[in-house]
Amino acid sequence: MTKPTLLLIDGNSLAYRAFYAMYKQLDRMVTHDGLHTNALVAFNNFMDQIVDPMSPDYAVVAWDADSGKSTFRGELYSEYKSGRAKTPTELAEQLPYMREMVAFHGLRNYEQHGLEADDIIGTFSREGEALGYSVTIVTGDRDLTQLATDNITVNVTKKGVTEIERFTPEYIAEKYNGLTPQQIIEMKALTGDTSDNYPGVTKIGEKTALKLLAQYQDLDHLYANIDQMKASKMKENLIKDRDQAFCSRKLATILTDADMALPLAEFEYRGIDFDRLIPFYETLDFKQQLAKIRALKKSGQLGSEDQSEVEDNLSLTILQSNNLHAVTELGHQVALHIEIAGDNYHTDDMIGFVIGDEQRGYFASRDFSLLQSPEIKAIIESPTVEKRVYNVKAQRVLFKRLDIELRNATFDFLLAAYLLDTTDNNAELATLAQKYDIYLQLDEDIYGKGAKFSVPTDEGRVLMHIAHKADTLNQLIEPVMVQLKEHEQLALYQDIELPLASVLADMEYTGIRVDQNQLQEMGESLDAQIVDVEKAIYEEAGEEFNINSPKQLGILLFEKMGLPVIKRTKTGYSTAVEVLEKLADQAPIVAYILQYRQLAKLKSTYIDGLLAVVYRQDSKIHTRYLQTLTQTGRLSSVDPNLQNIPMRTEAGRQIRKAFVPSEPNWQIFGADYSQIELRVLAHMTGDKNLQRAFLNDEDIHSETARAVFGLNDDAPITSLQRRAAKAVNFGIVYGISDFGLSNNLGISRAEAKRFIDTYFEKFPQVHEWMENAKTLAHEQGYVETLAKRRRYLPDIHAKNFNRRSFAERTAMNTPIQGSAADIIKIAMIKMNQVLHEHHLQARMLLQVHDELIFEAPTSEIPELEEIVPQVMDSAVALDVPLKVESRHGSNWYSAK
DNA sequence: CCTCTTTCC
DNA sequence: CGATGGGAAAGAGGA
Repeated sequence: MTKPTLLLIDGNSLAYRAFYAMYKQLDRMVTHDGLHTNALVAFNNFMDQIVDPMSPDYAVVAWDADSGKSTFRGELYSEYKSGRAKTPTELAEQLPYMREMVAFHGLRNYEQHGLEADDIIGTFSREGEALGYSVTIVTGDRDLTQLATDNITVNVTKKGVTEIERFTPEYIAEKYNGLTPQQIIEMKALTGDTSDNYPGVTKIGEKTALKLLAQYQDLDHLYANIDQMKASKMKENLIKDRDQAFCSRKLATILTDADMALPLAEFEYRGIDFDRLIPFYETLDFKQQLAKIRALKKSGQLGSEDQSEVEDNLSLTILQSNNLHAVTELGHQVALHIEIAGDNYHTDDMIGFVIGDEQRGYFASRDFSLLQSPEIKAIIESPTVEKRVYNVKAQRVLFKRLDIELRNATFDFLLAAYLLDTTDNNAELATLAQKYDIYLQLDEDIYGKGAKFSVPTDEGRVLMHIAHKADTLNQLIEPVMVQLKEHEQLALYQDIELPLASVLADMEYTGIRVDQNQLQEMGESLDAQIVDVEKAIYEEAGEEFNINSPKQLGILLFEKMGLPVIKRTKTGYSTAVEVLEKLADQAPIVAYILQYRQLAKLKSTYIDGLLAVVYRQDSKIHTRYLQTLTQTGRLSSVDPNLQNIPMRTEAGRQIRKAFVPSEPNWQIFGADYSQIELRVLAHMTGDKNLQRAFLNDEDIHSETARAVFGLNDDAPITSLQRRAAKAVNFGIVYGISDFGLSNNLGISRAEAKRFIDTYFEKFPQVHEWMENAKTLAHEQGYVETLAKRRRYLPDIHAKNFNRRSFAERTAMNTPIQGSAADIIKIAMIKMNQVLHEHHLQARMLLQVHDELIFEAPTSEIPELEEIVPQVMDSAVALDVPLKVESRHGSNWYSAK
């Protein structure tokens, strides 16, 4: 029979710890009513992680009844705890809620006039020990370690409130040179306590005190034998401060025999009271906690008495996996999900799958051979049964891996959520579903994360988890579709993003072949060059150092070599290219460093990086396009990023030679939009001058140069003027500032401002549109693209100039960049259809924002040169033409 | 995990 | 007064 357990918590001390543990978040953690919650959140974590799992038999949270003044210590020593800073108001306002929290977690609060929390704990701990309990004390104050015995453990919080140091008598002896818990008091008497403001003995700190106590055990023996102590400054101090020491000892002694108003028996631990805790969490805006509770309830992990409190008490029907017939009974709308172990659906293991609907239940299994049964396969491949999924692109690839084609997926919660609000993108289902008041457990709660990821041995738990996911999808479709309709985004969703997801899945699954030998050879050549440059750098530097470390490099260049500091970063000197280029003529090492940087980048990111992700079975790279990440509607590409393969420098561009067709006698074919963003700008602004330039197929940078520099139609344009005009055009698209442009062109701000003013004079509707974009963002809180893609800009209202300015530039740039993204997405969907209709073998492989890359039989190249630009420039009808250029060759290098 | 740097459109 | 161009991914170093 185990001993009953008693938990004693030092409320005041933990409240302080909690407050300062989350002090940085103070301003962010405020409820809708303006109550700070940082300490409450930390305190609740403590309850969650320490108290609830411990589930003691008795528990008390002790609080100071009033300041130390009214206790015996205040009477004994008038300065006791004086000079202590007042409790910050932000903490004080949280204390009453903390007591409620304690109560709702099933613990009793206790305070008593004339006693500090320490004394309450001291007395109860002895009382508990006498009753044969196993006592656990939790505090942030080391003084309480004096209470430790074989039956009383004192836990002192380390950093935060959930990490703890356990003080047992053995641990104290080990840590403090053989000290007993009782001697902690003697130590405090000698050293004093600055926070409680009592003195101890002059010049005696922990080390000296430990030495003295090892010799004399306590104050009484010390002073009894002080005459034999050989003369020293310390001895003088001990004699001088004798009264102080004894007084401090009384102050440091925690009462263990105070008269308590209530006996321990009154403090039975009652467990969490969900009826009161849930509304309490609601008033505190504890969304995560509420989500957790609901998830636990749903998965039936709380006791049955708790279950009744669940408003949406859901019991999922899990169909037996040996009953395939049940699947055929499912309706014409089913939720479908394959669960995988990780992010990379091309390579990661599949954990289980589920298919089902709300009426008939969910068929979940870990046996993937069942998916090959005609019953299930027919549903997935059916063009009439509607499938509801989370991340249709991933699901489509997963089914492809199983040789099954996912058809007619009409609802993708991930895509829909992204269109509704780009800011909470790419989150997992559980997180996104919370917005709709649907709560399920995070994957992390089931599988753990990082190195600890593992599939639970309890198969039922896994199947229940994935069944909940499917059920969530069935519940979400209605409210989500309503919102899309309200946003007028049904067309964007149904005609662009949803079909695009399948196109992307096919591109990713097809992959692009890379010539590994070629990469290998380039790598060896790079290595040789790197070694040479390294040598040159060390020679110039006169020492060896880590060139890859901006910190070490900065010290060398700007301290040891004394080069002028051009720019600083938050943490030190900037060594970025633009800085090094300005320094290049001052020391030969600088040029070497620039060269080293380029070579090192090519080697690590592009040679080693790409080789590491070549899929062994087919010698191809299968990137993943993130369709729900960017704030503008562009795609991004990961594992690896195939949207930043070098192009600008010849050495880097060589990398593209390793991207080759996957079939003999095929070629790489590429097509890109020419100046799509400026054309979109001309269309959206309606600016007649800008539109005319494109309608006449003029060189846009030259036209801008004419406008900005006031040149005649036939006047010659210098390359410098054209370069400046190009920078202006870029600046316009990005939301220009005279500062940015002056930096970019190395001209004065005044001059840059003249360029911009002149530009806006010549293209007045561009100016008008820019101003209007900012106004719109201000009034409605968001901006839109041509296809009604939406981006919210909360910072447009910011008081902070920087944040507001960013939001304003974003308001101007997002409609342009985002509309260009809309256009190429539409083109990609049409492209897939057209390639199919023309019975071409050509395959679309990559998208790089304004460019599409294909592989095709050489014989199809002439037809592609016709079809591809035609499909791309007719993707949408703008007031200006879209222009497409194409190239082809035996690899990506020669197709550009 | 964050900072710095480089790569792309 | 003074901040000051849009959107991304990845590797290396260092806390």
